[in-house]
Parts: sequence; C-alpha cells; structure tokens
Amino acid sequence: MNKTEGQVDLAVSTVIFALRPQAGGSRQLAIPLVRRIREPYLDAWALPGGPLERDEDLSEAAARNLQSTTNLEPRFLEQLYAFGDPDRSGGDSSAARVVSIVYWALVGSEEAAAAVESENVHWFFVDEIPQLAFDHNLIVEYALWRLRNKVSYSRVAHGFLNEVFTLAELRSVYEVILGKTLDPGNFRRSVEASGTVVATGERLSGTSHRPPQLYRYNDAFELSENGPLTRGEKK
Amino acid sequence: MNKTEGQVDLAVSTVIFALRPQAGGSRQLAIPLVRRIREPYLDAWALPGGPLERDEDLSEAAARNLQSTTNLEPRFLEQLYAFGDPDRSGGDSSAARVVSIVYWALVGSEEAAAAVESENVHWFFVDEIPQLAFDHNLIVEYALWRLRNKVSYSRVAHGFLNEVFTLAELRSVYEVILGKTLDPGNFRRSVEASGTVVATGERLSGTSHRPPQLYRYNDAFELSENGPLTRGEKK
DNA sequence: GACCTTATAGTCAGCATGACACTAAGATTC
DNA sequence: GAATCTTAGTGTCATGCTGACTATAAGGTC
Repeated sequence: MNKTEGQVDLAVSTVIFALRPQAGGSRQLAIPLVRRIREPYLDAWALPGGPLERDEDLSEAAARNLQSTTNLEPRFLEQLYAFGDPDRSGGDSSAARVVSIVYWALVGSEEAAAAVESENVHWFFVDEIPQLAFDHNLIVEYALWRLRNKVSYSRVAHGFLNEVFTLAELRSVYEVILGKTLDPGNFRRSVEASGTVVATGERLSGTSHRPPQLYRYNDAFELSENGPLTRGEKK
Repeated sequence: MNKTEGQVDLAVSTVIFALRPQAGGSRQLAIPLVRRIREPYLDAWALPGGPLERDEDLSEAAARNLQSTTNLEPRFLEQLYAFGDPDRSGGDSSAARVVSIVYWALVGSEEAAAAVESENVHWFFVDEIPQLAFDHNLIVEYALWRLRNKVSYSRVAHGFLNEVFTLAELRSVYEVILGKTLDPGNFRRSVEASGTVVATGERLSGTSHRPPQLYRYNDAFELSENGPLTRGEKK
C-alpha cells in the first residue's frame, strides 16, 4: 500500500455485465458493484478490483475480481482502458496515486440471476447506477459504450446466452443492449447471412406458438476478432 | 527502479507513426525506435518509453516520450493497450516486472521527414522492423492493426496531412496505410459524402495537370469519435 | 497544337438494409 | 373441433452504399 515517491499503485478493476430480470419481467443490463470499506470514498459503491498479484497476468487479475465478486466465470473478458489521471484517486493529494487497468466482462444470464448479493455486493441496472467512487461512473459509461458498439460488429452478444438458443433470444439480447426493438425478419436475415450461427435441427416446444428452431454458435468464427491480440483473452 | 515484492513497475511507451519517403520516392509508414542502453536487451531496438512521472497523466507521459524521441508534437495520440504479461520483461524472473501502458501517435509527414536520427534513435519502415526488445514486435503489430482499422472508420488519416490538402494527397495516405490503391473517383465520392472535409475554393497550381481543389478539415467533426472518453486525448 | 497526366463527373450492377406484408404452426379458448 | 392468438419464418420492394468503369476537364510539357 505504501509507495515511494514517483511511484504509483497499479490496480485492476472489472466492469461485469449480465442481463438480469427487472420488475416488469423484462431483462436489463446490470453490473455488480462493491461497497468500499475504507477511505477514500468509504461506503461508496465502486467497481470490483484490487491490486495485481505477483506473477498474475492482467486478465487473470480481472477474472479473479470477477470470481471473488460474483462467483462466476466470464463468458467474455477484454481489456477496456487504463485510467491514470493523476487526481482520479480523490481530491487528497497525499493519497496514493492509482493507475487502474480496467477490464470488461460478460457473464451468462442464468448464472447471474442466481448470483450472490450481500451487504457489500449489489447488482445495479445500468440505468440506475448511483454516484460511484473515484471516476468509476465514467468508466462504466465507457464500458457501456464499448459494449453497445461491439455488439454491432462482433459476436459478444453470445456471452449472455446458453449453448443453444433461439433467434428470438439472441435478438432479445441485442434489443436490450441497444435499447431498441429490431425487426425479427431482418434480424434473422442478417444473422443467418453472417454465418456466426448454425441451426441444430432441434426445436423448442411448449411455447404457445410455432416452435422455433434452436441454434448454436459456429465455432469456426473464433478467429481474429481482436486482431493480433488473442493471448490473455478469454474466448 | 527498485520494487518491493508484489509490486510492479509501470511504464508508458509510444508507437509513433509517420509517413517517410522511401528509396523509390514513394512514402511508407515508419516508426522511430530507440536503442537500449542497459540490460535486459542491451543494444536491441525498442519503443520509446519510460516511467510515469509524478503528477503526469498517462497521455502526457506518452507525449513526452514522443517529444524527447522525435522532437515533434503529435497530431493524434490515443491509448493503445496495457501490456502486463508477467514474463514479458525477459526470461530472467529476478528482473523487475513491468506493466506498459502503450499509446500510439501520428506525427505530420513534413515534420517527420526532417526528424532527428542519431546513433540511438532510428526510423524504421514498418515492413523492415527488426527483432525488438521485450514484446515490442507484438505491440507494433497491434498498433499497425489499429491504425489500419481505424483509418477506415475515422479521420485519423488527417494526422499525416497539412492544414490544407488535395484529395489525391488524402487518398495517398489511405493507400499507404491500407497498402492498396483506391479508385480516385470512388474515393472522392465517399469522402465528400462523409462531410469530414470542406473545399477551400483554392486550387493547387503548377502540377503539370489539371489543378486540384484544396480542402481542409471540417472542424464540426471533432465530436464523439472515442465515445465518452475525450479527456486526456489530443484531438 | 498535340499530347500527357491527373481532376472530376457520371453510369451501372451488386449487395446490404429497413419497412412491411404474408404464410406456418403451435397453444389456447370456446 | 373450429376460431383465434402469438410468434416463427419467408418474401418483396425501395433505398443507399460500393466497386468497376467510362468520359470529360484543364492544366503542363514538348
């Protein structure tokens, strides 16, 4: 915790997204936050995070945050940004300066619905985020922007789904993330054309309407979504 | 330089791109590298960088690298990625562990053509990068990927140009970055449609062919290219 | 003045997208 | 068991963007 002059502390934090059921029954993007138990920002909500362990990769530290906060495995984990503004640690200039390397992650909806909550860990819907410690509101905002951006050109949405899923479920994920409804026919057309998904041949029954086809991911699509960096990232 | 157990050193490095004239007269992407003057990787070429100064923002440190290496001001400066693999500092496990926050920058071609070179600072064309220290080859590769990617959906190319420029000059920048020729007519059509550029009304004369119109940037386009993060970034 | 070179305009076909209509197939209701 | 409700899935059409390509404009060079 101490630091010598000119040194900075390095921390890793994680913005963890899941879809969680809302009051109306619909699902909404939510993130888990932890309550701070020390100054500065005592009692304020903050992103889960902590120092980097010796011999631990940055992404491992992020996965460890995620594990200890939510007890879940990430379906998707990617570096977001490094925040290092000299006065982001609070007004107090005597306080340790902290550079945070922030990751963002997706966890499956099923698992997340049953995730632990406690006095000091609470899930917040993204449209109900309170005032957070440090610059964490900005970080969350940026993570949301990245998620919304990335959903439109990559397959991240699948991080919220099960092994097999209907196109309506997939569409619903897009709709929640993007905050708008999508035309079912057009959505089907573009997803099928993308080749990211393959029909299983099975159908989902018991739905009070025509039984939809079940799909799964096309694993041949893992490749080159992040360019040359496919090392520390969870797929 | 020393560190206590579990601590890591934090460094900021910068991949600096410029267009520089090649043997054949054409221009090519090039980056300046510095020769290491200590172990590990003594005498190897490496990205310019160094520790973060107290009270200095990350982007300021990157700009400082750039300044001290090339004596130039960046036209564009953006965070690239934070590299923190535990054994990226060389095989020696007793060596200090270093997490590098890497920025990438563009500098103007005119200035860069006259930039200093010395025994320990040398510009390399991107297709002639030697074996570098640490994981710097990977970093350069990723920076190139980002540049090529970003050129197609943002206005970064302008970082290489003067205040006013012809569409042929702009197209040439795209061609060098993307490594392929572009149809002049189609290029003009799409650039004009994008609205990122405005005709000055002036023309460039003395060209041994029909005098081309001069353009400049449309400053109304600064906005929201990076989403919510428009703080430490140079425009 | 003929000719060379690039600037700039225009045309056309292919492809992706948004809006929207229509049929299919199950469960539910009466 | 027929009518009805709901979503699944197909098809159509207009629009806009893109690549390929043609043609004309307007300077300089010889």
